[in-house]
Amino acid sequence: MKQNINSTAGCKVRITAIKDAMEILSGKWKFHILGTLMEGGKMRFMDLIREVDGIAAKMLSKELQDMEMNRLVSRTVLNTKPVTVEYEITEYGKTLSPIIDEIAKWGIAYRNSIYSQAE
Amino acid sequence: MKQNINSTAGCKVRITAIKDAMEILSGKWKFHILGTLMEGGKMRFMDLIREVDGIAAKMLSKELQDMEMNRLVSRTVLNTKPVTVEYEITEYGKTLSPIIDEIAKWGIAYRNSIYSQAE
DNA sequence: CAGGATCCTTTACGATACTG
DNA sequence: CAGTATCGTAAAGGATCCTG
Repeated sequence: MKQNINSTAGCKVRITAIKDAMEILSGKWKFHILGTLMEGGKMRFMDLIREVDGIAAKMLSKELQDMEMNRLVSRTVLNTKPVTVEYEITEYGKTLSPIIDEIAKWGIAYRNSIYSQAE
Repeated sequence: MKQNINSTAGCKVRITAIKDAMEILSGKWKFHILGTLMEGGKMRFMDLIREVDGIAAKMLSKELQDMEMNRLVSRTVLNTKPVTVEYEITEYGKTLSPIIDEIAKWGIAYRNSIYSQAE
């Protein structure tokens, strides 16, 4: 295996880390769902459908599975009448909040910069 | 226009901000290119092709145009022999570094968490 | 060198219908 | 309720060739 890690050492680690993170966080809905779960606490599937606005069941299901695999959210099945499933963000998932905060901050500033320079 | 901003006031702003930001930063290469430009300073098209690893010319071209439109990178054409084009991250583009830093940090921690819990 | 044009594959996403 | 299955569209991404 050729691993020319000579030229840009620490840089490669960074780039790889960014790739890793973005792979986990990519997609149209991840941040949206995470943000909702961070505020809503335990939520059921239908709650999320309602809160996340335009998402379809298929997408929500898939994204939740992704994030469950990555231990960002937890899934709990209660054996009630027609079964109840609760989703909740994990402690680990909460470590994403600095990222989300920064993105939100930047997004807000972006809006402002657009309006302030609208000629 | 119906603007039911009553229930979840500041939340909606946040979600919208995140949407805005992610729309601009989505795609497989944006962060990668930005990260490279932040370290490399002025770079030519070919430099980027080499540094950004697996990217194809078409993708690089498209992503750079996107980011130029959003004023994240600048494009300068020097009238040399076969033309030279220099790309550089703008001051505005540099405001993304907190995001990128957080993502990189998280990505690194993610790797560590995987190895430390590999049973 | 810096890219546009073209063609093609793959993935993401979405609407609808159906099941335990 | 909490999904899965199926189908179809659109966008993303990639390989190759071509041009000023």
